[in-house]
This record gives sequence, structure tokens and C-alpha cells, in this order.
Amino acid sequence: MALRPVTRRSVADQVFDQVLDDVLDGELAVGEPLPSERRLAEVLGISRPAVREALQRVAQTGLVEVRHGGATTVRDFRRAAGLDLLPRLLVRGGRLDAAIARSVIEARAEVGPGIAAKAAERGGPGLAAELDRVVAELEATTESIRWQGLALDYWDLLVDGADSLVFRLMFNSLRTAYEPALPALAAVLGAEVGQVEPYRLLAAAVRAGDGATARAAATRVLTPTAEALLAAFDAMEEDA
Amino acid sequence: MALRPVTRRSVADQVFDQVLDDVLDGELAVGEPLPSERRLAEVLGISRPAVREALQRVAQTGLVEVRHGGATTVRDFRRAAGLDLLPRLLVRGGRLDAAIARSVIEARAEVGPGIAAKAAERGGPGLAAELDRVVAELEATTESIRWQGLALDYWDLLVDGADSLVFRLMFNSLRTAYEPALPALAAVLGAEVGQVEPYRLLAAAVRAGDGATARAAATRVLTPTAEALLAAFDAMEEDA
DNA sequence: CGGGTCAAGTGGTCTTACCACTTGACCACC
DNA sequence: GGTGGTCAAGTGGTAAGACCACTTGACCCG
Repeated sequence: MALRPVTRRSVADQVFDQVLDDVLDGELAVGEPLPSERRLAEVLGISRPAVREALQRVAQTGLVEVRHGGATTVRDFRRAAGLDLLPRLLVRGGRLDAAIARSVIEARAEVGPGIAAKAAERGGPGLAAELDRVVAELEATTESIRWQGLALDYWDLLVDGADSLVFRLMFNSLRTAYEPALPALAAVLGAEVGQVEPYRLLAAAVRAGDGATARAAATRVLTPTAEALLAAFDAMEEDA
Repeated sequence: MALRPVTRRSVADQVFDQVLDDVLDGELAVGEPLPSERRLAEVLGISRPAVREALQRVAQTGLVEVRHGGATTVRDFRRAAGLDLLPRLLVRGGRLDAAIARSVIEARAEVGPGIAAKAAERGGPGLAAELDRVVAELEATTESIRWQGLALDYWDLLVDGADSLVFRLMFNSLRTAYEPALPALAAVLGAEVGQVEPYRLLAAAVRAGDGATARAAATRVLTPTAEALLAAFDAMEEDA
């Protein structure tokens, strides 16, 4: 009996999602005014405070601008939104957006090695020991989803070791986007299970405090999954 | 007569800021429950919907978790927050946080070259032409603040050229954090005004479509300001 | 001790009313 | 012709009070 947590979404949550989707889909053009709060409340059959909660949250993400006395208008999310919007963009309507996913992989390949280098310079043997522990678990794991989860933990440790709040926040945003898609990705990445060696080498570079080597090792950690995922996306698009 | 826009902050905004600050300052420990919405409304002398708007927004940033029927509790923002929180962290209480600023500079140095490389590979001569236009303006500018503003525009173009949504969103978040501090930074960076050459070389690399050269050129663009800022922060801390 | 019950407290929602602000039309006045 | 004042309509901002839905923990029972 496989039970899944029951989800109860508040009305404000639902409105929030609806407005977000409409803006991201372009159904609401940039500069266009939204219906008034009263009108939205009436049309949606909910109270005005509920509408307000949703709109205020949308405003905080930068997708709309609400002006006292004036209309609430749609903004260009490509200009105004921050990285926190990524999870919403990556998986839309329950489906992965291949273009965005490619962009995520690119960014990962670009930023990851830098994090590894900083971690090597600052983490010390304590970090290396923790990494080794995860490596040991990786080695003993055959299940794909769990394997990917451990890989994420591994990077979590590296980000901690890099001791940079900006990288930490970036990682959090990326992880939040990545995690919901993990089961789907794990299916594609099944082949990678077992390639523990790059992770071991990276941990060794961290232990040695060797930033340059860690940087190169990180690239070797990231490249296989990047290539597998990109190939999978290409195949997906040919299907469509 | 130097007029500045009048700012009217809603009560929900003020509560939002207060709670955010209390959490970031650690006045509210992780795991600790917040007062109930009714209690907050009473203590602050405002209505409950106003409190709710604020708390829902705080929850969206990941700093607290609100559970129906249970208490609203503080979360560890280092684990839960995304990059959108950066502006709030960088400047706290009207003052720049040196540690965070260092982290921003680090990240910029790490990510910037990658963006430049992608832009060179994908931007084409059209992008190069736009960059050259900004370079010409840079050359003609002696005022420090305006110079920094143009530098930001230059990077904005590069990010567009890189054609990566993730980098775009990262840049937006960083820019939002950077911009309020720009006047203060410009004062420190006054010496850099006039070093247009690196920007010109980077534009040339973009025109040539040479990613590797662009990467190196970007480093040369970023290094001078990075060093100047780091030195300034060190001096700041000695004062204190 | 396991399990059911219940009351208290909390967040979720609705309704209604009023305040503050923006907008645009209209109109005097120079 | 343009300047500024006035006003009404519409919008977002706020308040108050009442219920509903849920969690928690104390309590009681078998």
C-alpha cells in the first residue's frame, strides 16, 4: 500500500498558481492590467482578502506590480523575476520544460566547479571525511532515485564547505527546482549509477585542499549526467 | 531642488520587513513559534488580514513555515531561502554586510566569465555592436555612479546574449541586490573609471565568437573592481 | 498502555464597511 | 491655449467580527 501525503491547497495558493501560470504562459501580456481585486473575487467565487494574499505574493515574485489606487499590471518576468522563480518555470503543467532544463544543466556545469574549488580551499579534512561517507553510500546504492538523492547531499556538503552565502542560496534555488523532477530524471540517469569514481577523486582533491584539481574533478563529476540528460531531452523533443 | 520620490509603505510591508529582520537577526530562533496571527494583530495594532499578508509573504521566502491549525515556526534560512533573499541580506539596517558582499564578489568572479563565454558563442555581431555602443558611452563618462550603471547595462547585454534563463534569473537577483548599494560602491570604485580597455577586449571576443577569449577577458573586466572592493571592505572592518 | 474523546488554540475564509489613492473628465481662470 | 482646481468613479489598503478546518494535548476509558 503506497500512500502519498494528502495535499490541501488553500484558495490563495490556487489563485497564486493560476495568476502565475497565466503570466508565464503569456496569456496576460506585459503591461496589461489585471482585473480588479473585487472583480477577481467575484469571478473566482472567493473573498477579496484571499485574492489579495495571492496577488501580494505574485507581486513579491516580481511578475506583477500593484499600485495603490491604480491597476495591477503585468511585468516582464524575464527582467523582474529572480532565481526563486526557477522551480515554477522548470516544471510547468506537470511537464518538464526542456529548454529551461538545458539551461539548468548549463548553469550547473558552469557554477559547480567553482563551488568545488572553494570547498577544497576552505573545507579541510572534516569536509573530506563527510564526503567520503556519502561516497561510501553511493557505492552501496543501486537504486537510481536514492543515488541521485545522495549526489544532491554530496553537493550540499560541498556548498557548505565553500562557505559562500551566495552559492548557498543559488544552490537552494536550484535544488528546489531540481528535487521535484528528480524521479523523472533518475529514470533517465539510471545508467550513471555506479560511476562513483569521479566523486571519490573530488573528495580526495578536497582532502588535499587542492582547488584546481577539485575544479577539474567537479567537471568530471558533472559531465556524464549533463550529457545523458541533454541526450534525453533531444530524444524527448523528437518524439514530440 | 533635489526631490526624491515619496515612499508610502503599507502596514503589511512593514510587518513583512520586521519579521524578516527578526528572523535574519536570529532574534527568532530556528524552530521557535511565532505569536499567533490574532496576537500579532493585537500587539501591532493592525488587522489580521494585514498580518496574514505579511506572514504569507515571509513564508514564500522560506523563512517561516505556517501550518493550518498549528503554529507558524521559524525555519533555517540558510537551508530554505533562495537567491531572492540576497538583497535583504546584503544591506541590513541601511548598512552593507561586508561578509555577504565578499561572497557576492566571489560569485560574480566565478559566474561572470561563464556568462561571457556563452554570450560570445551565441551572441553574434549584433550583440557585439550593442556592447561597443555601451563601451563608447563608458569612454565618455567620468561620473562614477553613471559609469557603474553603464557597466551593469553592459553585463545585462551579455546575459541576454548568453541566452540562458537560469543565468538571466541569477543576474536579476544579483542586480537587485547590487543596485541599491551602487552609490556607495561607486564612491569606492571611483578609481576604476577610465579602465575601458577590458570591456573593449571582451566585446571584441564576442564579435569573434571566441568563447575562451571572452572568458579570459571577462576575468580581466571583473578583477579590478573585485580587488578594489575587497580592499575597501578590509579597510571598513579595521575602522570598526 | 493503547486508543478514543473533547476542548482550546491556531490558521483559513468570508462578509461588510470604510479609508487612501489614482485617474480622467470637466471647468474655471489667466 | 494652457494652467490649475474640482469632483466622481474605480482601485488598492485596512479594519472588524464571525465561522470553518485543523492541530494539539489533556483527559478518560477499556
